[in-house]
Amino acid sequence: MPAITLPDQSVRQFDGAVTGTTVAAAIGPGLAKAALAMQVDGQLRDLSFAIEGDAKVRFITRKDPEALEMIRHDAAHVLAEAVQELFPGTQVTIGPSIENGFYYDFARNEPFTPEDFPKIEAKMREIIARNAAFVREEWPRDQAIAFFEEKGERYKAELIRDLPETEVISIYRQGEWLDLCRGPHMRGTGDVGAAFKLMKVAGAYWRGDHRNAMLSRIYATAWRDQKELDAYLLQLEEAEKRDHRKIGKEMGLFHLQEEAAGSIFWHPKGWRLYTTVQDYMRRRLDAADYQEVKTPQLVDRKLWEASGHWEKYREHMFIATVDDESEKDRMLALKPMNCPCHVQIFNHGLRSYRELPMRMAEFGACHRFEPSGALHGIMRVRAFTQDDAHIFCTEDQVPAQTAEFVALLAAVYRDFGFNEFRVKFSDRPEKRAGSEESWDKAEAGLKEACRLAGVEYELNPGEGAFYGPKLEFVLRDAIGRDWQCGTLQVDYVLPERLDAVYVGEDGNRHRPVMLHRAILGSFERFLGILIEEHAGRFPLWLAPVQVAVATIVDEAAPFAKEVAAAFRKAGLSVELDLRNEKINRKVVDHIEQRVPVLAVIGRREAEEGKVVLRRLPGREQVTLTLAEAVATLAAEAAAPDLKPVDVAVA
RNA sequence: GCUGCUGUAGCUCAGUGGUAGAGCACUCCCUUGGUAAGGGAGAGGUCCAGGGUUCGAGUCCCUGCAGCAGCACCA
Repeated sequence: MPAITLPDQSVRQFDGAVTGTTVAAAIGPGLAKAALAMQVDGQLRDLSFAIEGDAKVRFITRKDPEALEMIRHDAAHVLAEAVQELFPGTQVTIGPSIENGFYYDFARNEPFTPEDFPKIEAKMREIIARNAAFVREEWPRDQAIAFFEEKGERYKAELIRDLPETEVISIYRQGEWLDLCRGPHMRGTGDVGAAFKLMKVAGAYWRGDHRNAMLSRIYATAWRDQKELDAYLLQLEEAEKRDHRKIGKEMGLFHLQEEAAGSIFWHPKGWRLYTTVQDYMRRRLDAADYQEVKTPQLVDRKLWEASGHWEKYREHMFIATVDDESEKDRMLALKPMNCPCHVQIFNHGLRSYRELPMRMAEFGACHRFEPSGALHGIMRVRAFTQDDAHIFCTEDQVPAQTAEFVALLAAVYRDFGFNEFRVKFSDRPEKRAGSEESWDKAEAGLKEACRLAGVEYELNPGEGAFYGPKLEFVLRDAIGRDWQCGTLQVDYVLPERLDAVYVGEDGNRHRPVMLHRAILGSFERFLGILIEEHAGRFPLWLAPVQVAVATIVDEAAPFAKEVAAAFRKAGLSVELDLRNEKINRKVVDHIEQRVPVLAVIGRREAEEGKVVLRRLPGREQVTLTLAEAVATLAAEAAAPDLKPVDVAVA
């Protein structure tokens, strides 16, 4: 006699076991029609699931968040059926729903191409129109394995074999077709609807392991209705316009070319942006009691052997030799990290506990040989500069130093317009240096530090640095990709390997702990994200060209030059536009170039010594004297850390 | 690195095995104008590189390099 409690706390009694379909029908015809699935005591179930005893039941309709995931999962099954119908001999593997859609990995000798999409989509619509019911069956394990093997579905058989013995093997049928699946599913293929679209093909390793075969993956998106789909596609288009590679080209910020794959040619405007950010960071670090240093680019192999990089990291290092007989045995490496060099400075002379925590900062240019497929614009490159620093401190100082660092990072991110970021906690990786005890200590210390700093993080198991666990501060780009920017790593290993010591209060020698930390991560990556975040329309203090001074007539040129010079003297970045073009044209061009302020000088302004300021891409304008214009813009262009603090006026 | 796609003027891109194209940008000329593209002329090419097929290759084939998407990698 199950008593079913509904979300509104009403209770319904039934005789014997009932399915969701029955319960929904008992509640009303509207719900019977709308219900796609249900949640029984918090577990998502098919409507056909038999409820044996008392339970809390909530029905899932198309409006519920769970529905979107089910639409996508069901669409994946439909895709798989369509592909197997069209391309016999293709093996199915897995097809989960993901953010914004789903994918399905197929094993097929010939990979799919986008030209196959219309055909596959048409077949999918056919299957959806058939509206075959999803029917769940439970099979004995051996029978399931034998069935799929007999069908030549090696991958499915392998999946079942690897399921734990206790796991129920469930099969979902949709008409003639069936698939191994945990479920649950909606009522039938018709519930998928029409708002889906195949997006791209890609290779993907079986089980995500590069030693395995490469499968052919089809990515697709699916939504509740056409309106949602259209909105998503529009959003993708908009995101593409923010791509830093595109904007970098349009604004003339930088370029890349194959003779220096993975290294950036910064053009004047891009470099202006870079140095603005660097100057800001330098002031921030100075204020936070860091000391800036500069260490060598090329360092002898001996140091990398001592630090452990030669053993753990060599494949990613650029090695340099000299074509000279007397130097033939010398092997140098371009530094992939700054830490060993910073320890050399720490070790130069005997340190006292009084000097700790010592914060050693460097805008360190590093080179890493990244796999060719990993390179991405300026976000993943082979030559980059970190806003790196190492905090040498005692074990006791770790929590406070961590808290201080997180506060500094958050303040910096805020100044750049990032109010939200994610934090990941990465613990010991397989390939690591140092004892288990030191890892235990480092991980516990970092967790404690997070608790103290009030940092909420997600666990990221096995992804730590080889010398210590790390916090990763993650920002998202325009296309929705996540990038690690800031980081904080606790390291007991390197001080040990490179024999860093300080003299403690007790007069004995002690081992310092090193905190590796970066706020931006690399300038290159951070600038890429910054470009995408602002779509190239930077706040005034960051804009590479802050003001364009444009003339209406040639006669205005002498005064326009004066105006430009006055702006420049006030520290603004100015472009003087004296071209033989109409003002209309100049307005358009500077909007395209994403210049934030246009100063227009016509005959009238030249005579009166005034300036018309227009905020691009807006249309409003104000007329100011030159002195007012300079004062206004100079104040507004001050970096956030240099702006006078607002004082409440009585 | 792996799978697939792409590589033509500074940029965005057409181009059917038979004389290398357009728009924008650039240079010059006309025009001196009042806030979202004024008009005309000109110049500009290692069709990514190397090999092959062919009477003939930007076009077809192979190899390499680079870029793009995804996967793997990411101290």
